[in-house]
Amino acid sequence: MYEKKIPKSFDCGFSVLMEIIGGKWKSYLLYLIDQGVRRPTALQRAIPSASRRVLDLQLRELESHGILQRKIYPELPPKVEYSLTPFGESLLPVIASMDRWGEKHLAQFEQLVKQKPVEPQPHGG
Amino acid sequence: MYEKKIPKSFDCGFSVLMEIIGGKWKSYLLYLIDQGVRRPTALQRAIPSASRRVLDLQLRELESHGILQRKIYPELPPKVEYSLTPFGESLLPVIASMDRWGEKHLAQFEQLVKQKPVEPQPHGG
DNA sequence: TCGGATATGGAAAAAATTGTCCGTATCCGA
DNA sequence: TCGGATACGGACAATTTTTTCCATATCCGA
Repeated sequence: MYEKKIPKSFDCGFSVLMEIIGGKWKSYLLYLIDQGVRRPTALQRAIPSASRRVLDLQLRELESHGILQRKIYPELPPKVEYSLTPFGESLLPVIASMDRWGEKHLAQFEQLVKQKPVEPQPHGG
Repeated sequence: MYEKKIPKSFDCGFSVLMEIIGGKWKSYLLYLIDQGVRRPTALQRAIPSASRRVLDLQLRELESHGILQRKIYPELPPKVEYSLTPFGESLLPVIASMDRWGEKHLAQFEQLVKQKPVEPQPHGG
């Protein structure tokens, strides 16, 4: 893994949450796992635009953060299933509320982004 | 500014929210502005560990996303004040709920992170 | 033996974000 | 004129995140 040069400090709750779900695909992974898509390959097929590597890395991070549990079945070919821990499940309402806000304001946001970004104000008349 | 090579798509509400508050200091800036710290220099003094440059950039992004309003006073030396738009204010409850979750689970998270990350499972009989 | 399924890792490139350093401009006071 | 306050921008470096590419291992079936 990549080793950070600047240590992280979690001085507020927000930074803790962002450390946990900040990765590009993490919230989507949690959503899919909650929907029953549990195996790495299935998750990769469900998110084809993400690289296999990052999905693995982010799943492992979620595991190391106590959000997911990883269960290995001693079969061949190997079988692995991820599931949400109770800690992970406590996260779902927060993610849902984030998602709801975004859904609700999506149209407004897209409109704003489409516009010319800045209309200059008169400056020091 | 840096020009993105891969265009972003906002396929879910979550990604919209993350586009808006994903920057390293954005939520903190919103918090401080809501608390009445409105001027760029004051915000920089309030977040000494962030560089002046990034704070400016993120304030401008928040403005271009319709979250903040920037008001220029035609004085010298120049005076600028940021304030939350109604759109920005609608964001506060979401950020607060994110922060609450983090506060609530901070201790548990720190414990998990302190531990050795992985205890290997037996693998294939 | 070869290619498919499974799961995963290392190394390095690419992309994105954040930080550093220097420069602009204006007025005030020493 | 010089340094301070204000606010801001460009160019580039440093850091972090994500992607790409190549590799391992095992069993099954052709």
